[in-house]
Amino acid sequence: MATAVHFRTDRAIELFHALSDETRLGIIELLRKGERCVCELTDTLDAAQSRLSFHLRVLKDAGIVSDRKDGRWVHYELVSEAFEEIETLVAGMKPRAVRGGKEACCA
Amino acid sequence: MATAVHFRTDRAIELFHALSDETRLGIIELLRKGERCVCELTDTLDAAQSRLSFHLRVLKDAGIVSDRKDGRWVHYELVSEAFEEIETLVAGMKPRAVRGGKEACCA
DNA sequence: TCCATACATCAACGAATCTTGTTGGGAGCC
DNA sequence: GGCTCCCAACAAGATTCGTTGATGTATGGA
Repeated sequence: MATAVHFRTDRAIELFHALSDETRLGIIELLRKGERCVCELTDTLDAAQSRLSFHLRVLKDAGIVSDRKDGRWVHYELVSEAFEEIETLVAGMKPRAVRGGKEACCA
Repeated sequence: MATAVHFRTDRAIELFHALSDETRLGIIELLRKGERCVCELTDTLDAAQSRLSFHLRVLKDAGIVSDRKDGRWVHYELVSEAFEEIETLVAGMKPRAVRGGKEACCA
């Protein structure tokens, strides 16, 4: 039904938007090696702390990363379920094998 | 090497950005049923023609759709290779199974 | 030839996004 | 308590994005 489709659309937009930024892809690439704190991300990516904080929030809101507080440090980590969700979304967008969907107009 | 990584990053940004819009996802959803002309997309999506043209160009530039001219009509179609590319990209972003990537800082 | 259709492109505007600098809160150390 | 460090959140400016309306370019029919 339409609502279900729209829910998935909103979710897809959120996820794909979160992935469509160089800084955020850099964060993900770093986190693939395991949990990291913000200070190491700023060092490695050579980005201002407030900038990193902004992008980490986008990723967190999308459910792509999770954070864990430890003393005065905050560690971020990838959420593998999110990537499975993305893969499912992409798989559902692929063209159907069916050839020759009828020319419904302009014929 | 670094250049290869950056090439992939730019490409990933282009693809994910193309997918992070409601109108464009609507176009993709429609094209899953097969080739369609612009006029049918405008009717079905209830969008202005110039708006559709704009979004179709984004999708085409990203290599997600291809166009075919036929008289005065232009038919658009999904490019399945693009979706395979996206799946490969996402697969390469997933967290590695390796647990305990060493705490490089803040320990 | 003239006109209508199908689509692309352009310019301009508003809205959303990203960056930078600053402020503030919580946690540890003295 | 006072100080420093790590980080989130806010405000303001710059940039990018999407929409709209107008114009341009083929194509085909009368």
